[in-house]
Amino acid sequence: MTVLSSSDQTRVRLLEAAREVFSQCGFQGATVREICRRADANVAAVNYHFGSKDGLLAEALNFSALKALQSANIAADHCPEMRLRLFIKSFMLLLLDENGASRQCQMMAREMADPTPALDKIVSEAIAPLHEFLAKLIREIIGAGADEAEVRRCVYSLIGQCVFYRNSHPVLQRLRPELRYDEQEIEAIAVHIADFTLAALRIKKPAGNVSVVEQL
Amino acid sequence: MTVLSSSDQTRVRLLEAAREVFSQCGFQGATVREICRRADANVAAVNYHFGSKDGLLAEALNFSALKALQSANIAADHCPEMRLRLFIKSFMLLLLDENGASRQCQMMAREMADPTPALDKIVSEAIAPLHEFLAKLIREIIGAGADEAEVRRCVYSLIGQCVFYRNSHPVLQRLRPELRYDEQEIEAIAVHIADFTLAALRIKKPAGNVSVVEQL
DNA sequence: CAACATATCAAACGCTTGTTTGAAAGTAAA
DNA sequence: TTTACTTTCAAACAAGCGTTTGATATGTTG
Repeated sequence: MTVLSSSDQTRVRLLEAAREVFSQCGFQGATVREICRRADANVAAVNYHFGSKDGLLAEALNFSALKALQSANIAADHCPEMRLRLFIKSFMLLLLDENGASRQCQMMAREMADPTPALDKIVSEAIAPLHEFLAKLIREIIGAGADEAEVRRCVYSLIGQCVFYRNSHPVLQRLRPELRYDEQEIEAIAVHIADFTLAALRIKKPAGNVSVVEQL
Repeated sequence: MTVLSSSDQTRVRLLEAAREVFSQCGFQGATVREICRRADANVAAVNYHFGSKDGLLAEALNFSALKALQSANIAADHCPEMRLRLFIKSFMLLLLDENGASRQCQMMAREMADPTPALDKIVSEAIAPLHEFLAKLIREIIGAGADEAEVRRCVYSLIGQCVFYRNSHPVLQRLRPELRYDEQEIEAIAVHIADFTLAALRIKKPAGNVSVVEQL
């Protein structure tokens, strides 16, 4: 068992607080003072431990949850359609879980709209692999002969549907104040996106015909 | 012919510059000084003419283009499916046109991610009507008996696909540096989203069966 | 213990932000 | 021209930002 030194304790508290504030307010909106307040640390602590606000963001970013999701999905012994369903379900849980054990995806979703100094790292280390993973999965569904641009746009259609619920949360909250992202709601959303996407992908298959079995 | 007084000239220059900067940088990122610089006006001009930065945003917002799009669509003498195609095409033009005669939609797209004091107005005057318009159109396509929650999620799927290209532009630019939103690209995107969405909607029809004719 | 490196802290720094001020310039009617 | 009102402007203001500083604790090592 490794023991945390006093400085390490402050570090992890800062990182945790940073993920909280960054995911809620975005990089611009978040202030070093607010992060330090939640971490019960002095204002100077951020620059002492991470050099700068940028450095804190870079270290706060962590794509392990997203990568684990993909690894588990590849390892799963299911047909491509079912693997797409599983991906969407777990991806939406990462994006919408309000208890937020994993705020990393929410931070990423924020970065997408407002570029920050860390966007390059996010794109190359997390988003690009994610897109490739989905492109491969979609290609398994619609057939290997599919046009590259078409596959890419299908990936965009899928991701667009998913991140919409996170990016437009302030809007949706105003449209339907009773909205809560509990487990049932997230499940229902995931099922809808999966049904919607699979139906759209089905007619992209080269043959273009739909078996009755697949529709059930 | 109405003549603009000197003060009116400054007003319109400020509004134009504000739409430019707000749509590019967001409300938080935009600075009064930058807006005034582009409008060739003094820093104090914003507060003199609009009271505050918030007031400038409120007056800069203008939903006429979005409303005109919906009116024209309702008036068009086409089947629901074709009207959906037309909507997507013109909506994507509003969202992606880089020459940006109409930056209003781009401003709205920005507000969705980062709530500002003006979001309530945007939601009630522009977004809510847009969602209702789309819900009605989708109901015409999949049949009146459709579940309300299901229709709503279809609307989200459609809008999510559309705004993705705008909200994630910084990311897509890094993934594919050669990307340009010229007229051909926008047309191709619109066709994809329409095909994708109509295919997904088709299996939501009560009967659940797909005629061969519709697939062509 | 003494000596050293590490970590914390209150305070301040330099800068940018939105906003205000009071004087100057412009405009229009009497 | 005089008067009254509107619009512009340079300058400053107060507040918030990320960051730095130098002193003070804290912990570790010889």
